Amino acid sequence: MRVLIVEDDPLHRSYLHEAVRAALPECDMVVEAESGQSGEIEARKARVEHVVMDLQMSERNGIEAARTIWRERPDTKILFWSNYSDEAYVRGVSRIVPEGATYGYVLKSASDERLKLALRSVFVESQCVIDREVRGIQQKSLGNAHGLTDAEYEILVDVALGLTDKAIAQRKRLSLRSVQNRLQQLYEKLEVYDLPDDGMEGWYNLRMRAVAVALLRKVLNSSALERAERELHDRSGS
Amino acid sequence: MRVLIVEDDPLHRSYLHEAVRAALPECDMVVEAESGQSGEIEARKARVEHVVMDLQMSERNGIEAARTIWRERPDTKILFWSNYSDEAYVRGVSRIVPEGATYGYVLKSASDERLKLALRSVFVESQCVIDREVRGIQQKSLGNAHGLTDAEYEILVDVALGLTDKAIAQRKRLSLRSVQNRLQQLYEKLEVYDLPDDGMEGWYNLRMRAVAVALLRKVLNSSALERAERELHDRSGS
DNA sequence: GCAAAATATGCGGGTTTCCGCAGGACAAAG
DNA sequence: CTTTGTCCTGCGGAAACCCGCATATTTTGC
Repeated sequence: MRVLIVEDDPLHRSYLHEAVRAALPECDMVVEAESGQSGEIEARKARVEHVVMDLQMSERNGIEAARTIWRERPDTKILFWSNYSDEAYVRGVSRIVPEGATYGYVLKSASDERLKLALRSVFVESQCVIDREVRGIQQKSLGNAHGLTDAEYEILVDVALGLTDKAIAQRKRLSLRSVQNRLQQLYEKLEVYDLPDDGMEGWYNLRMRAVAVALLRKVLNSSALERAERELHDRSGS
Repeated sequence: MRVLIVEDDPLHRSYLHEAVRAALPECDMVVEAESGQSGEIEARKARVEHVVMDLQMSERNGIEAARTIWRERPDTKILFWSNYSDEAYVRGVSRIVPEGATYGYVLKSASDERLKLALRSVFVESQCVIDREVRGIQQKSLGNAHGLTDAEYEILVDVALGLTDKAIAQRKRLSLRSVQNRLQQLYEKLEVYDLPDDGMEGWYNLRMRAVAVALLRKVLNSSALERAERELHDRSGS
């Protein structure tokens, strides 16, 4: 078995190396990469089918790397190992996981034991392992108490990029009014409507406030924004 | 000499502990805290005057912790040890450092050597040590090529929180038009004006786009936003 | 297959942004 | 004292946003 570790922090990388060695005695080769970029290259070169991947690396982040790896070999087993459980990351991951692929999502705050268990489960047993806390986020984001639909999320991202209603309508092949409808749903779900106290009305620019709330609640994060920005420029050129 | 380490990642924490022991043989006591919250308490309890502080911790971030520590003992020497050199962090730090205080700013990507040198310089020699890269950000943000004035930055934050022009005017004791003036300056400095190609005009909602650009350029980040949000709620209650 | 619910579109208007133009306040330089 | 530069302010209008109301179109559930 060959395992690829993609992680930019040297400390965490060597810790992972250790953990892989300890949890997977049948593993006869461990490759390390320190960025998403080089991770993709190493994966291609060494033909690994087991990857431990950090999200949020400075160069090219884990989600993008995972997507290209999966595009080339959809049967690759990937264990995501991340600091946070931002809804933006969780959503980003589940957006790219191919049909039937096996993967895992473990937080860095988890114990050694949990990490090793996850390594064995995902790589040997081909079983999906999602950290309890991450699972919670997933549930909440789907079971729509405050959870956003995919459609709503898309609009949110476009708004956050700074596009006008008209531009969004054009990009998404919708009428202007439909876009504004979706926006209103967003405003409700994000509870953007003013402060409860006082006669503070009209204090918020709803469009901007919605994005601010999404950022504060980690529904959006800057890495998701960066991805969207790149995508926007690519598409506008094509 | 007593040293307090405030860092939420266990791996980094023990690495720091090691580095402190190695670099400062005269240090006879090392205290660890795993959040800004507990960092403040430990600092008070152990009366340390030397702190190594991580920025961006989940609970209460390093900047806030540093501020309260400095408020109680302005002669405390603090070495900030951070992953990134976002302008938002740099600005946040220089905003809170008291007159004449000694501090340092080292990136986690720096070598062992650099870290140890910084520890000795700041804690023993009482000399400020700012990482080269961070220094660069500082320069750029002050020497205003694209750098924002403090006034502009304030407006930017308020806009990013989702306040309307009117609300900002009231908060800042300015007329509506003045706020809009400052906004226009922002738009220019952030180069928000549309894509160069095509007849793409009116594609951007300037107000939103400005914030998006600021986020992408790390002039703003979510931690700065959180701080501002808390502040907003505090002030509105008083 | 049909009713109900969700989603998409058009219209119209009130409000907010965005910004050019023009004038005042105040400080620094000539 | 005048000039120049910077900052604040008011006015007015075009464009964009927010959103209630009414009408298709599609999806869903039974």
